[in-house]
Amino acid sequence: MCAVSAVFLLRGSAPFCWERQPSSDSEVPPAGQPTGEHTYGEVNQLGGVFVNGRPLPNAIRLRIVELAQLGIRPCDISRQLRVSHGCVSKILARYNETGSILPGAIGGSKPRVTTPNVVKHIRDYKQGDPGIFAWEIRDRLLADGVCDKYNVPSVSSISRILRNKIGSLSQPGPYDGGKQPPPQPALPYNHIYQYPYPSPMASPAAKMGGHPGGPVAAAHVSLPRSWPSAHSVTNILGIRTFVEQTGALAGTEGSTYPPKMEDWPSVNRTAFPPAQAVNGIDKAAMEADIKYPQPAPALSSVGSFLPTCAYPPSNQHGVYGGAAGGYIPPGHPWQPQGSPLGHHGPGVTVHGGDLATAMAFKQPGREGGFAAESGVLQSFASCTISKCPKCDGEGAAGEKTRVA
DNA sequence: TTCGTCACGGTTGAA
DNA sequence: CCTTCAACCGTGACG
Repeated sequence: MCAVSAVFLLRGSAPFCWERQPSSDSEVPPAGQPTGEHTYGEVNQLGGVFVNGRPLPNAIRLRIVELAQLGIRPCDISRQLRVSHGCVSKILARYNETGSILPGAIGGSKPRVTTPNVVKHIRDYKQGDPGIFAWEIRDRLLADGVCDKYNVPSVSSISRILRNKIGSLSQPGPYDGGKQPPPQPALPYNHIYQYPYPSPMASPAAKMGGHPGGPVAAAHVSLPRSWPSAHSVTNILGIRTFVEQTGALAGTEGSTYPPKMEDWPSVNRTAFPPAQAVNGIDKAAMEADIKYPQPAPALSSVGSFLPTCAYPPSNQHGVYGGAAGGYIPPGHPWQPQGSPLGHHGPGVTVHGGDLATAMAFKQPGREGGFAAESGVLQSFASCTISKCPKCDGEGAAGEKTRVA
Protein backbone atom coordinates (compact mmCIF):
# COMPACT_ATOMS: atom_id res chain seq x y z
CA MET A 1 0.00 0.00 0.00
CA CYS A 2 2.60 2.44 1.12
CA ALA A 3 4.81 1.73 -1.76
CA VAL A 4 2.02 2.19 -4.14
CA SER A 5 1.03 5.40 -2.60
CA ALA A 6 4.56 6.58 -2.65
CA VAL A 7 4.53 6.32 -6.33
CA PHE A 8 2.23 9.20 -6.53
CA LEU A 9 4.64 11.37 -4.73
CA LEU A 10 7.03 11.18 -7.52
CA ARG A 11 5.63 12.84 -10.46
CA GLY A 12 8.18 15.48 -10.54
CA SER A 13 10.08 15.21 -13.69
CA ALA A 14 9.87 16.80 -17.01
CA PRO A 15 7.85 15.11 -19.63
CA PHE A 16 9.05 12.81 -22.23
CA CYS A 17 8.33 13.69 -25.68
CA TRP A 18 7.35 10.85 -27.76
CA GLU A 19 6.87 12.00 -31.21
CA ARG A 20 7.35 11.26 -34.74
CA GLN A 21 9.68 12.73 -37.18
CA PRO A 22 8.76 16.04 -38.71
CA SER A 23 6.75 14.29 -41.30
CA SER A 24 4.52 13.39 -38.46
CA ASP A 25 1.71 11.15 -39.36
CA SER A 26 -0.32 13.36 -37.21
CA GLU A 27 -1.84 10.96 -34.85
CA VAL A 28 -4.65 12.60 -33.12
CA PRO A 29 -3.31 14.07 -29.97
CA PRO A 30 -5.17 13.18 -26.89
CA ALA A 31 -7.63 15.61 -25.59
CA GLY A 32 -6.00 18.52 -24.00
CA GLN A 33 -2.97 18.08 -26.06
CA PRO A 34 -1.29 21.31 -26.95
CA THR A 35 -2.10 22.06 -30.47
CA GLY A 36 0.21 23.32 -33.07
CA GLU A 37 2.63 20.58 -32.32
CA HIS A 38 2.51 17.24 -33.90
CA THR A 39 2.65 14.78 -31.15
CA TYR A 40 2.68 11.16 -31.52
CA GLY A 41 1.17 8.44 -29.57
CA GLU A 42 -1.90 6.60 -28.72
CA VAL A 43 -3.72 6.23 -25.52
CA ASN A 44 -4.35 2.82 -24.17
CA GLN A 45 -7.24 1.62 -22.14
CA LEU A 46 -5.60 2.73 -18.98
CA GLY A 47 -5.11 6.22 -20.20
CA GLY A 48 -1.43 5.78 -20.74
CA VAL A 49 0.26 6.94 -23.84
CA PHE A 50 2.19 4.63 -26.03
CA VAL A 51 3.56 4.55 -29.50
CA ASN A 52 2.64 1.49 -31.35
CA GLY A 53 5.67 -0.43 -32.39
CA ARG A 54 7.98 1.45 -30.16
CA PRO A 55 9.26 0.43 -26.78
CA LEU A 56 8.22 2.14 -23.67
CA PRO A 57 10.70 4.68 -22.46
CA ASN A 58 13.37 3.43 -20.20
CA ALA A 59 11.92 5.54 -17.49
CA ILE A 60 8.73 3.63 -17.53
CA ARG A 61 10.49 0.36 -17.86
CA LEU A 62 12.61 1.20 -14.93
CA ARG A 63 9.69 2.14 -12.85
CA ILE A 64 8.00 -1.08 -13.65
CA VAL A 65 10.99 -2.96 -12.41
CA GLU A 66 11.48 -0.81 -9.41
CA LEU A 67 7.92 -1.03 -8.34
CA ALA A 68 7.94 -4.73 -8.82
CA GLN A 69 10.98 -4.93 -6.65
CA LEU A 70 9.17 -3.01 -4.03
CA GLY A 71 6.66 -5.76 -3.96
CA ILE A 72 4.00 -4.01 -5.88
CA ARG A 73 1.93 -6.38 -7.88
CA PRO A 74 2.14 -6.25 -11.62
CA CYS A 75 -1.50 -5.45 -11.85
CA ASP A 76 -0.98 -2.46 -9.64
CA ILE A 77 2.04 -1.40 -11.56
CA SER A 78 0.03 -1.65 -14.68
CA ARG A 79 -2.56 0.66 -13.29
CA GLN A 80 -0.13 3.02 -11.74
CA LEU A 81 1.92 3.50 -14.80
CA ARG A 82 -0.92 3.02 -17.20
CA VAL A 83 0.85 0.39 -19.06
CA SER A 84 -0.92 -2.71 -20.15
CA HIS A 85 -0.42 -5.59 -17.84
CA GLY A 86 0.81 -7.66 -20.70
CA CYS A 87 3.58 -5.21 -21.16
CA VAL A 88 4.36 -5.12 -17.49
CA SER A 89 4.45 -8.84 -17.45
CA LYS A 90 6.72 -8.91 -20.41
CA ILE A 91 9.14 -6.38 -19.07
CA LEU A 92 9.32 -8.02 -15.70
CA ALA A 93 9.77 -11.39 -17.24
CA ARG A 94 12.58 -10.11 -19.31
CA TYR A 95 14.13 -8.39 -16.40
CA ASN A 96 13.99 -11.52 -14.37
CA GLU A 97 15.53 -13.42 -17.17
CA THR A 98 18.20 -11.08 -18.31
CA GLY A 99 18.53 -8.53 -15.60
CA SER A 100 17.91 -5.84 -18.09
CA ILE A 101 15.11 -3.44 -18.51
CA LEU A 102 16.13 -2.66 -22.02
CA PRO A 103 13.99 -3.55 -24.92
CA GLY A 104 15.47 -5.81 -27.47
CA ALA A 105 17.17 -4.66 -30.54
CA ILE A 106 14.70 -3.54 -33.08
CA GLY A 107 15.28 -3.93 -36.71
CA GLY A 108 18.40 -4.85 -38.45
CA SER A 109 19.72 -8.20 -39.21
CA LYS A 110 21.45 -10.69 -37.09
CA PRO A 111 25.06 -11.37 -37.80
CA ARG A 112 25.78 -13.96 -40.30
CA VAL A 113 27.06 -17.18 -39.01
CA THR A 114 28.21 -18.37 -42.37
CA THR A 115 31.17 -16.11 -42.43
CA PRO A 116 33.95 -16.55 -44.90
CA ASN A 117 36.00 -18.22 -42.28
CA VAL A 118 33.29 -20.69 -41.52
CA VAL A 119 32.70 -21.37 -45.15
CA LYS A 120 36.37 -21.89 -45.62
CA HIS A 121 36.48 -24.43 -42.86
CA ILE A 122 33.45 -26.18 -44.15
CA ARG A 123 35.07 -26.35 -47.48
CA ASP A 124 38.19 -27.76 -45.96
CA TYR A 125 36.25 -30.36 -44.10
CA LYS A 126 34.38 -31.28 -47.19
CA GLN A 127 37.47 -31.52 -49.24
CA GLY A 128 39.18 -33.58 -46.61
CA ASP A 129 36.25 -35.90 -46.39
CA PRO A 130 33.78 -35.64 -49.25
CA GLY A 131 31.43 -37.95 -47.48
CA ILE A 132 31.23 -35.91 -44.37
CA PHE A 133 27.79 -35.11 -43.08
CA ALA A 134 26.60 -31.68 -42.30
CA TRP A 135 26.16 -32.51 -38.67
CA GLU A 136 29.70 -33.77 -38.59
CA ILE A 137 30.89 -30.54 -40.03
CA ARG A 138 28.93 -28.75 -37.42
CA ASP A 139 30.57 -30.76 -34.72
CA ARG A 140 33.95 -30.10 -36.14
CA LEU A 141 33.34 -26.42 -36.34
CA LEU A 142 32.63 -26.52 -32.69
CA ALA A 143 35.45 -28.84 -31.86
CA ASP A 144 37.94 -26.78 -33.78
CA GLY A 145 36.79 -23.62 -32.20
CA VAL A 146 35.79 -22.10 -35.47
CA CYS A 147 32.42 -21.43 -34.02
CA ASP A 148 30.95 -21.59 -30.64
CA LYS A 149 27.61 -22.91 -29.70
CA TYR A 150 26.03 -19.56 -30.29
CA ASN A 151 27.17 -18.91 -33.76
CA VAL A 152 27.67 -22.29 -35.22
CA PRO A 153 25.64 -22.66 -38.36
CA SER A 154 22.74 -24.99 -38.28
CA VAL A 155 22.95 -28.25 -40.07
CA SER A 156 20.62 -26.92 -42.66
CA SER A 157 22.80 -23.90 -43.11
CA ILE A 158 25.80 -26.09 -43.55
CA SER A 159 23.93 -28.14 -46.05
CA ARG A 160 23.05 -25.01 -47.90
CA ILE A 161 26.63 -23.91 -47.84
CA LEU A 162 27.73 -27.23 -49.14
CA ARG A 163 25.18 -27.03 -51.84
CA ASN A 164 25.55 -23.44 -52.86
CA LYS A 165 29.07 -22.47 -52.10
CA ILE A 166 31.00 -25.62 -52.00
CA GLY A 167 29.04 -27.63 -54.45
CA SER A 168 31.09 -25.92 -57.07
CA LEU A 169 34.43 -26.05 -55.45
CA SER A 170 36.19 -25.48 -58.65
CA GLN A 171 34.85 -22.00 -58.72
CA PRO A 172 36.06 -19.43 -56.35
CA GLY A 173 33.32 -18.56 -54.05
CA PRO A 174 32.31 -15.12 -53.07
CA TYR A 175 34.65 -15.34 -50.18
CA ASP A 176 37.61 -16.58 -52.08
CA GLY A 177 38.63 -13.28 -53.33
CA GLY A 178 41.56 -13.08 -51.04
CA LYS A 179 40.28 -10.17 -49.12
CA GLN A 180 38.57 -11.35 -46.09
CA PRO A 181 35.55 -9.50 -44.91
CA PRO A 182 35.58 -8.43 -41.35
CA PRO A 183 35.56 -11.15 -38.79
CA GLN A 184 32.22 -12.26 -37.70
CA PRO A 185 30.77 -10.53 -34.80
CA ALA A 186 30.45 -12.62 -31.78
CA LEU A 187 27.49 -10.85 -30.40
CA PRO A 188 24.01 -9.97 -31.35
CA TYR A 189 23.45 -6.61 -32.77
CA ASN A 190 22.18 -3.68 -30.90
CA HIS A 191 22.48 -5.20 -27.55
CA ILE A 192 21.89 -1.77 -26.29
CA TYR A 193 18.81 -0.37 -27.64
CA GLN A 194 19.25 2.93 -29.22
CA TYR A 195 16.87 5.28 -27.72
CA PRO A 196 15.67 8.21 -29.61
CA TYR A 197 13.95 9.56 -26.64
CA PRO A 198 14.82 12.85 -25.13
CA SER A 199 15.26 13.15 -21.54
CA PRO A 200 12.52 13.96 -19.21
CA MET A 201 14.98 16.09 -17.40
CA ALA A 202 15.94 18.18 -20.32
CA SER A 203 15.98 21.74 -19.41
CA PRO A 204 13.54 24.04 -21.04
CA ALA A 205 16.36 25.82 -22.66
CA ALA A 206 17.71 22.65 -24.03
CA LYS A 207 14.35 21.68 -25.24
CA MET A 208 14.02 24.86 -27.11
CA GLY A 209 17.09 23.87 -28.92
CA GLY A 210 15.26 21.04 -30.49
CA HIS A 211 15.43 20.88 -34.19
CA PRO A 212 14.25 18.60 -36.90
CA GLY A 213 17.53 16.84 -36.88
CA GLY A 214 17.39 16.39 -33.21
CA PRO A 215 15.62 13.13 -33.10
CA VAL A 216 17.83 11.73 -35.71
CA ALA A 217 20.92 12.70 -33.92
CA ALA A 218 19.56 11.49 -30.70
CA ALA A 219 18.70 8.24 -32.24
CA HIS A 220 22.34 7.68 -32.70
CA VAL A 221 23.07 8.21 -29.12
CA SER A 222 23.11 4.56 -28.80
CA LEU A 223 23.07 4.33 -25.12
CA PRO A 224 20.55 5.83 -22.89
CA ARG A 225 22.75 6.41 -20.00
CA SER A 226 22.06 7.31 -16.53
CA TRP A 227 19.22 9.43 -15.54
CA PRO A 228 19.94 12.55 -13.82
CA SER A 229 19.02 11.16 -10.60
CA ALA A 230 15.79 12.22 -9.24
CA HIS A 231 14.37 8.85 -9.78
CA SER A 232 15.21 6.04 -7.54
CA VAL A 233 13.55 3.81 -5.17
CA THR A 234 14.37 6.36 -2.63
CA ASN A 235 12.34 8.76 -4.54
CA ILE A 236 9.65 6.34 -5.20
CA LEU A 237 9.37 6.05 -1.52
CA GLY A 238 8.86 9.71 -1.36
CA ILE A 239 12.25 10.67 -0.10
CA ARG A 240 13.56 13.64 -1.84
CA THR A 241 17.02 13.28 -3.10
CA PHE A 242 19.90 15.47 -2.47
CA VAL A 243 19.70 16.49 -6.04
CA GLU A 244 16.23 17.74 -5.74
CA GLN A 245 16.83 19.35 -2.47
CA THR A 246 19.76 21.26 -3.73
CA GLY A 247 18.14 22.20 -6.92
CA ALA A 248 20.63 20.23 -8.85
CA LEU A 249 17.87 19.39 -11.15
CA ALA A 250 17.11 22.89 -12.00
CA GLY A 251 15.49 23.02 -15.30
CA THR A 252 13.96 19.69 -14.86
CA GLU A 253 10.63 21.15 -14.35
CA GLY A 254 10.18 19.91 -10.93
CA SER A 255 6.53 20.43 -11.19
CA THR A 256 4.46 17.43 -10.76
CA TYR A 257 3.31 15.61 -13.72
CA PRO A 258 -0.15 14.53 -14.43
CA PRO A 259 -0.45 10.90 -15.14
CA LYS A 260 -2.32 11.40 -18.30
CA MET A 261 -0.83 12.67 -21.43
CA GLU A 262 -3.49 15.22 -21.95
CA ASP A 263 -2.52 16.76 -18.71
CA TRP A 264 1.10 17.08 -19.50
CA PRO A 265 2.10 20.59 -20.11
CA SER A 266 4.59 19.83 -22.74
CA VAL A 267 4.27 17.04 -25.12
CA ASN A 268 5.68 18.27 -28.25
CA ARG A 269 8.48 18.15 -30.62
CA THR A 270 10.22 21.15 -29.34
CA ALA A 271 10.99 19.20 -26.28
CA PHE A 272 13.53 17.34 -28.25
CA PRO A 273 16.92 18.39 -27.10
CA PRO A 274 20.09 18.26 -29.04
CA ALA A 275 22.14 15.88 -27.05
CA GLN A 276 25.34 17.71 -27.62
CA ALA A 277 23.89 20.91 -26.41
CA VAL A 278 23.95 19.92 -22.87
CA ASN A 279 26.36 18.67 -20.39
CA GLY A 280 26.44 17.10 -17.07
CA ILE A 281 23.19 16.27 -15.62
CA ASP A 282 21.13 17.76 -18.31
CA LYS A 283 22.93 15.97 -20.99
CA ALA A 284 22.54 12.71 -19.32
CA ALA A 285 18.94 13.35 -18.86
CA MET A 286 18.39 14.35 -22.36
CA GLU A 287 19.85 11.27 -23.78
CA ALA A 288 17.67 9.08 -21.79
CA ASP A 289 14.29 8.97 -23.27
CA ILE A 290 12.79 10.75 -26.12
CA LYS A 291 9.38 11.12 -27.48
CA TYR A 292 7.59 10.00 -24.43
CA PRO A 293 5.12 12.32 -22.99
CA GLN A 294 4.51 9.71 -20.43
CA PRO A 295 4.79 10.84 -16.91
CA ALA A 296 8.35 10.32 -16.00
CA PRO A 297 8.36 10.73 -12.35
CA ALA A 298 11.76 11.52 -11.04
CA LEU A 299 13.80 8.96 -12.73
CA SER A 300 17.34 8.45 -11.86
CA SER A 301 18.37 4.94 -11.61
CA VAL A 302 17.30 4.13 -15.06
CA GLY A 303 20.74 4.31 -16.37
CA SER A 304 21.83 1.73 -14.00
CA PHE A 305 19.54 -0.72 -15.58
CA LEU A 306 20.35 0.21 -19.05
CA PRO A 307 23.72 -1.08 -19.90
CA THR A 308 22.66 -4.59 -19.81
CA CYS A 309 21.54 -6.47 -22.74
CA ALA A 310 17.97 -7.27 -23.04
CA TYR A 311 18.72 -10.39 -24.86
CA PRO A 312 18.42 -13.68 -23.25
CA PRO A 313 21.61 -15.62 -23.06
CA SER A 314 20.64 -17.57 -26.08
CA ASN A 315 20.87 -14.42 -28.01
CA GLN A 316 24.09 -13.29 -26.58
CA HIS A 317 26.24 -15.03 -29.00
CA GLY A 318 29.59 -16.04 -27.93
CA VAL A 319 29.97 -13.79 -25.02
CA TYR A 320 27.48 -14.46 -22.39
CA GLY A 321 28.19 -17.94 -21.55
CA GLY A 322 27.32 -17.48 -17.97
CA ALA A 323 24.23 -16.49 -16.23
CA ALA A 324 22.36 -13.91 -18.12
CA GLY A 325 22.11 -11.59 -15.27
CA GLY A 326 25.73 -11.37 -14.60
CA TYR A 327 27.42 -10.40 -17.72
CA ILE A 328 28.93 -7.15 -18.60
CA PRO A 329 27.98 -5.84 -21.92
CA PRO A 330 31.15 -5.49 -23.87
CA GLY A 331 29.74 -3.06 -26.26
CA HIS A 332 27.86 -3.10 -29.40
CA PRO A 333 27.79 -6.70 -30.32
CA TRP A 334 28.43 -6.46 -33.91
CA GLN A 335 29.54 -3.04 -34.57
CA PRO A 336 33.18 -2.25 -34.39
CA GLN A 337 33.54 0.42 -31.87
CA GLY A 338 35.91 2.08 -29.61
CA SER A 339 33.45 2.55 -26.88
CA PRO A 340 31.55 -0.14 -25.17
CA LEU A 341 28.56 2.00 -25.53
CA GLY A 342 28.38 1.51 -29.16
CA HIS A 343 28.48 4.06 -31.83
CA HIS A 344 27.32 7.52 -31.30
CA GLY A 345 25.86 9.86 -33.69
CA PRO A 346 27.86 12.59 -35.16
CA GLY A 347 28.48 15.34 -32.78
CA VAL A 348 27.35 13.34 -29.88
CA THR A 349 29.82 12.69 -27.22
CA VAL A 350 29.65 10.43 -24.33
CA HIS A 351 31.69 11.11 -21.35
CA GLY A 352 33.41 8.46 -19.45
CA GLY A 353 31.45 9.29 -16.44
CA ASP A 354 28.29 8.58 -18.22
CA LEU A 355 29.63 5.39 -19.37
CA ALA A 356 30.69 4.33 -15.99
CA THR A 357 27.38 5.26 -14.63
CA ALA A 358 25.61 3.37 -17.25
CA MET A 359 27.69 0.36 -16.64
CA ALA A 360 27.52 0.49 -12.94
CA PHE A 361 24.47 -1.47 -12.31
CA LYS A 362 25.68 -4.60 -13.85
CA GLN A 363 29.09 -4.23 -12.51
CA PRO A 364 29.03 -4.33 -8.81
CA GLY A 365 32.72 -3.89 -8.63
CA ARG A 366 32.77 -0.77 -10.68
CA GLU A 367 32.67 2.73 -9.67
CA GLY A 368 29.76 4.80 -10.51
CA GLY A 369 26.22 4.60 -9.53
CA PHE A 370 22.87 6.05 -9.83
CA ALA A 371 23.87 9.60 -9.58
CA ALA A 372 27.38 9.51 -10.75
CA GLU A 373 26.77 12.11 -13.31
CA SER A 374 25.31 14.65 -11.07
CA GLY A 375 27.92 14.05 -8.51
CA VAL A 376 25.53 13.44 -5.75
CA LEU A 377 24.92 10.77 -3.29
CA GLN A 378 22.33 8.38 -4.31
CA SER A 379 20.90 5.46 -2.62
CA PHE A 380 21.09 2.04 -4.01
CA ALA A 381 17.95 1.20 -2.28
CA SER A 382 16.66 -0.59 -5.27
CA CYS A 383 19.43 -3.06 -4.96
CA THR A 384 18.30 -4.38 -1.69
CA ILE A 385 16.21 -6.88 -3.41
CA SER A 386 17.32 -10.39 -2.94
CA LYS A 387 17.16 -11.24 -6.57
CA CYS A 388 18.83 -8.19 -7.83
CA PRO A 389 21.14 -9.45 -10.52
CA LYS A 390 22.96 -6.21 -10.51
CA CYS A 391 24.29 -6.63 -7.09
CA ASP A 392 25.25 -10.24 -7.18
CA GLY A 393 21.96 -11.19 -5.86
CA GLU A 394 22.21 -9.56 -2.56
CA GLY A 395 21.95 -5.98 -3.40
CA ALA A 396 25.52 -5.51 -2.39
CA ALA A 397 24.34 -4.44 0.95
CA GLY A 398 26.69 -2.09 2.52
CA GLU A 399 28.18 -0.21 -0.30
CA LYS A 400 24.92 1.21 -1.34
CA THR A 401 25.81 4.76 -1.50
CA ARG A 402 28.63 6.46 -3.09
CA VAL A 403 30.01 9.75 -3.93
CA ALA A 404 30.79 10.44 -7.46
C1' DT B 1 -9.05 -10.41 -9.86
C1' DT B 2 -4.63 -11.57 -11.45
C1' DC B 3 -1.42 -13.00 -14.70
C1' DG B 4 0.70 -15.52 -18.65
C1' DT B 5 0.25 -15.85 -23.45
C1' DC B 6 -0.59 -14.63 -28.11
C1' DA B 7 -2.43 -12.24 -32.31
C1' DC B 8 -2.21 -8.01 -34.11
C1' DG B 9 -0.70 -3.82 -36.18
C1' DG B 10 3.04 -1.21 -35.91
C1' DT B 11 8.40 0.40 -36.19
C1' DT B 12 13.08 -0.35 -37.20
C1' DG B 13 17.33 -1.23 -39.60
C1' DA B 14 20.43 -4.41 -42.21
C1' DA B 15 20.72 -6.62 -46.50
C1' DC C 1 17.29 5.13 -53.04
C1' DC C 2 13.89 1.73 -52.50
C1' DT C 3 12.23 -2.74 -51.09
C1' DT C 4 12.28 -6.77 -48.43
C1' DC C 5 12.64 -9.22 -44.42
C1' DA C 6 12.99 -10.40 -39.83
C1' DA C 7 13.68 -8.68 -35.70
C1' DC C 8 11.36 -6.03 -32.04
C1' DC C 9 7.49 -3.25 -29.81
C1' DG C 10 2.95 -2.59 -26.63
C1' DT C 11 -1.83 -3.31 -26.70
C1' DG C 12 -5.76 -5.86 -26.00
C1' DA C 13 -8.12 -10.04 -25.58
C1' DC C 14 -8.41 -14.57 -23.98
C1' DG C 15 -8.24 -18.26 -20.71
